[in-house]
Amino acid sequence: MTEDGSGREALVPKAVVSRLSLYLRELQHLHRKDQKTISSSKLGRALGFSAAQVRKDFAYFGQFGYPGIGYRCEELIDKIKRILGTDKTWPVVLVGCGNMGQALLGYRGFAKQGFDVVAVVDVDENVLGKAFEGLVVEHIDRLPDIVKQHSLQVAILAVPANAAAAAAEQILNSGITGILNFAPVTLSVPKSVSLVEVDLAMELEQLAFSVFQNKTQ
Amino acid sequence: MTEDGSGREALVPKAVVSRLSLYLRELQHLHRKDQKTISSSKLGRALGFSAAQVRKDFAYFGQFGYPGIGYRCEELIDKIKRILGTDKTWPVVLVGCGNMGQALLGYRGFAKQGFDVVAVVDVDENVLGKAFEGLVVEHIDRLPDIVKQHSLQVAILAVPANAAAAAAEQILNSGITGILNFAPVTLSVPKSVSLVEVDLAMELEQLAFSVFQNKTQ
DNA sequence: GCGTGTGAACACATTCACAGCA
DNA sequence: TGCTGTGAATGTGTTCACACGC
Repeated sequence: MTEDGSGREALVPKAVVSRLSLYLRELQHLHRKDQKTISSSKLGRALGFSAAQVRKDFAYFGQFGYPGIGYRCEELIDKIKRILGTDKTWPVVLVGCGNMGQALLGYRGFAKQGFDVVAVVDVDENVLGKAFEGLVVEHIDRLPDIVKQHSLQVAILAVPANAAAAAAEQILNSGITGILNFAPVTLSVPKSVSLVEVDLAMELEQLAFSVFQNKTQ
Repeated sequence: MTEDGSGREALVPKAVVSRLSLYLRELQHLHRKDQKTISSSKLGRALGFSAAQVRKDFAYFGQFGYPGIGYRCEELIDKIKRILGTDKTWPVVLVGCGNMGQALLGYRGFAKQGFDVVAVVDVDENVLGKAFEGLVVEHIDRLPDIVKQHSLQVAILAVPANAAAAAAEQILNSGITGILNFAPVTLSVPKSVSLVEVDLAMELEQLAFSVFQNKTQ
């Protein structure tokens, strides 16, 4: 990681960070197939980026490659994980245990990338006290305790739209500093709290537009 | 919609299209609260964009606003829907009826934004023939028939990573022209096919990075 | 006055092209 | 020769600032 001498990280374009996740996914795929090294041009081709883009992206963080050889997969995986902060496991709390929440609980992909759901909260009598994937659903009022107990920083919000604002309020009050929001509403959070939004209907809209546009050239 | 006289749509930046979905969501929210008009500055503030950004975004598609007044919510909703192509309902097929697939089936938000899941396919004996949310799971080999029958253009791919490539292949062969991919693998599709990727683990990585960075200023 | 639409200025991101190293 | 790292050039997206209409 590069420091600029002022004691703070050089700021990294958001676009670079999202590509970092894609590189990581692809590199892990290559590593499983026992590939030792990869060039920027091949990695770029696999993901649909230019070779220059790949090299520039990594250059934000230092010198990762070997001229004439390329990048060593395993080494690069470690470096990207360290940059993203996922070289250590992140404990997370799931807020909302309906349809979407239960599906997320069953999704094994989180664990593989270094995230561990350690608690589930809700307000619905129908799920409170029940166990899903080995976790007993607790009341959302217990959130501050849970956050302290596990030193949590991140919550996944998966409640219906009409419950989202209230749930978000409780999350913010519990000391959480990052929210992954699946509810289709715009949350307003202080600048000190990070927010990533995933709206499934919006993604479909984007796709519809793209299909639509493709059809009319 | 603007035509540039050459018979093809002026091309719209991807960033604009994704904000269009956000505007739509916010405008529908305002409309439900019976608000008739909104200014670019207020709409921008609600979503975290500048007023100029909002106006420029709409300007790509024509003149939507009224000087001194702002934009009429209901009218703007209709126009955005027409641009996105969601003024008519899109029938879609769900490929994969495991954890994630079942959650998506139960998610009511799709219908609200103009998407209707009309068929579900899988390969797993354990779900084939069973009904979820009123839909009987059919074998993926029936995809070409199903696509023809419903004139489908869009598929939602929600299978495990190791099954994704094969399923994608079958989707492409069925005549589908748009895929919403939830599997954490990079799919390669011809240019004529639109692709939107949603990788939940990647979203958490983005959040982790942001939290991480926020903490160290 | 308020608020849109838009050219011009600016900031940011991507690609080019090449020096330098294995 | 093959491939990285990087300044320079290009391209794209965002903000500014103001003319015009209500």
